[in-house]
Amino acid sequence: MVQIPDPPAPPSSPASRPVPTSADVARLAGVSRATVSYVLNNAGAVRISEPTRRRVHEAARELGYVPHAAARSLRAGHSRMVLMPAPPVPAGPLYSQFVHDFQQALGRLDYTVVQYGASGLRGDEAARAWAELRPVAVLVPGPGIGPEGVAVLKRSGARAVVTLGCDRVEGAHALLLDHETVGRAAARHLYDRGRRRVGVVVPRERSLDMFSRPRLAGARAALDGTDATVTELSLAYTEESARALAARWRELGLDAVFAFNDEYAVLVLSALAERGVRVPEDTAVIGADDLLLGRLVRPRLSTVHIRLPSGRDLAELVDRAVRNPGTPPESRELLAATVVGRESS
Amino acid sequence: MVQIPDPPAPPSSPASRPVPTSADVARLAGVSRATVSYVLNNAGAVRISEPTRRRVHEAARELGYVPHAAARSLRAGHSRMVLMPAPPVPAGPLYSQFVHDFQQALGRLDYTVVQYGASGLRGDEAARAWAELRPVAVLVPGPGIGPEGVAVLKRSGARAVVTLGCDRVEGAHALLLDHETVGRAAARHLYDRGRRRVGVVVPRERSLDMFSRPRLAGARAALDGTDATVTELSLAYTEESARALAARWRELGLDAVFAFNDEYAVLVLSALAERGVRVPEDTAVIGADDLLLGRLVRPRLSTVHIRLPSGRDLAELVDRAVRNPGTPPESRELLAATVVGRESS
DNA sequence: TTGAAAGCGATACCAC
DNA sequence: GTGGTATCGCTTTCAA
Repeated sequence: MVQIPDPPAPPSSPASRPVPTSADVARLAGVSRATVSYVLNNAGAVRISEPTRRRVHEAARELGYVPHAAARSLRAGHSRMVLMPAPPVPAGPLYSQFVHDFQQALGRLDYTVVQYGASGLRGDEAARAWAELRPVAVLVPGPGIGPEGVAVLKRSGARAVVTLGCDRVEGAHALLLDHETVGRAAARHLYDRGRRRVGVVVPRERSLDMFSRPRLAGARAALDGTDATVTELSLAYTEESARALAARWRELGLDAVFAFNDEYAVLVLSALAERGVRVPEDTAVIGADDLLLGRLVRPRLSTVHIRLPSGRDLAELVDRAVRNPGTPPESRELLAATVVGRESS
Repeated sequence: MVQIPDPPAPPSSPASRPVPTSADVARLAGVSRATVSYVLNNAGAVRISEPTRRRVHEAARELGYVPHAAARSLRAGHSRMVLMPAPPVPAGPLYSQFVHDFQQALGRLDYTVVQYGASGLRGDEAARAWAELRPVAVLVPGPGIGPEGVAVLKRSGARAVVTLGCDRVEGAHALLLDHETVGRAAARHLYDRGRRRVGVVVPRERSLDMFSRPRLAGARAALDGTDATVTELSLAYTEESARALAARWRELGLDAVFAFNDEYAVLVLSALAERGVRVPEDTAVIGADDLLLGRLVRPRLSTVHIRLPSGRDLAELVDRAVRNPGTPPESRELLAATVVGRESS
């Protein structure tokens, strides 16, 4: 091997040695790159003598060699990466828990879950950005993708695309979170308890629209054609906003409120209590998501319980789809939305 | 276009065409791969005739061509990926918000944040797994890495390693979350209000030990050498567990409790109220993290406010470190822990 | 048991 | 303007 004088080093990297490659390991161990690969990957098909193995391992350790995942999967032609685009809004407790479970479960199946924070792009642009990573499967939260996006992903090798949102997308497996059902269940519950002037809290945070709009629509739908009215109430997740809302409570003349979720509901509850509005006597309150929080406040909060998929179930669905890419996409209804009536309604 | 009879398809991929590459685009457009690359990357140095450009773009669109990120960064020798190993525990509200901000901010600086769910590995194994991805920077939450891990990452090209946790790690930038300070602040506050028999709630969830232990230790340290006592109270995040704790409250004989964080504090508050223990008269309660939640319950919850780094600040730190890898690691104290006294203490 | 070499996909230098 | 082609790091077939 001839020593070629280095070109004048670029000033950007002052003294940093280049990252060691398998060739470096081979050189140091006095073997070929092929042997290095065999040893480090415990290739069963090939027998390598014990002394050689040791020399290779030692050389690798000494250089701090770490294989290059991109090169590896480029050569292999596939990876076991499951991509999850990060949602455009900070994760809530339900979602955090779900992602965590999902990661654990897929990890046990030997996949690697990657949450990819490529915000700023949207629609097909985003799908292309995800496809560049050549994931074996993609789990898309919310309405972040359309049929063309799914097609792009599949054409670039994704063996399963799963959407976790309100509506079915052509070509993708769907976990349907039917938020309208949540709104409908809440509204019907309030109606059954004799309430007729129902407020629906809609978060001012626009990033929650994808959840809040369907919930509002569901409530509207449930009460349409009855003698009850629905009033949309815009609310930011701050005490000031809640106080402002409570201040005009009497003039609103509502006898019930469905508050998007338990966190907003507790916020409302607190502001109403401050103004002396009695719950549930003057106004019934119901939230959604059945967070522990709702059981801790007084009066205990009525809520709509949502049964999310267990991370394990979903991991198995993904695994099945990956092993068997021919099968037509499944759709699963995931919102068995059931009302949990407690003290506040 | 000639129809070539497929070779006996491997049963794994029934009808799926291979993923299109730039070579396919070149073939279809009747140009070379080099030209394709120039056109699609808008290479400024080279002029390509307008008709050629169009042909290339059209071919790419028709094939649904998406460049292969791994191949690209293999060739380029670097990427702009910032790796964040996912924490071993479902993210709390504070952390979710922080990650979200951090992602947005780094996105604006043209980095890509990737949360990597490689649970199961630990210590140097984990560091090696991260290094395989050749990230340009790594942000490690918690005590997930040691000095050797940092060295491994740097040797494989990471230009910045930042730890977000309790203690400084050799070679890495550190954002120090000194949880002992939180415990100390809480305990001192209770002491100043005349409390002498202090309980400290420690979550039974072992994955929170990395936060809860230092908080407990801080409380112990603050009251050490005074006439006050500290009692460790194990508590799971469930109503039953809280009720069980409340049931033996009298016999515990405590006059104050520091409850790890606001969520646990509210849980305790609720259970105590149920047993008729008056707060703050019989027992003072203080939480931590200053979640909105604490302002919504009655009595309003005293808490320890923690000032986390803004995502933007941290993004800038990372960017600076990446552009200028020579500079010695900075350490920043991030816990300006200040007590917010409200009604519960 | 080990080595030489082909190639995975994209890019950039150097000719034409 | 455009086309060859070497190269990034790794795996794997084939030959020795």
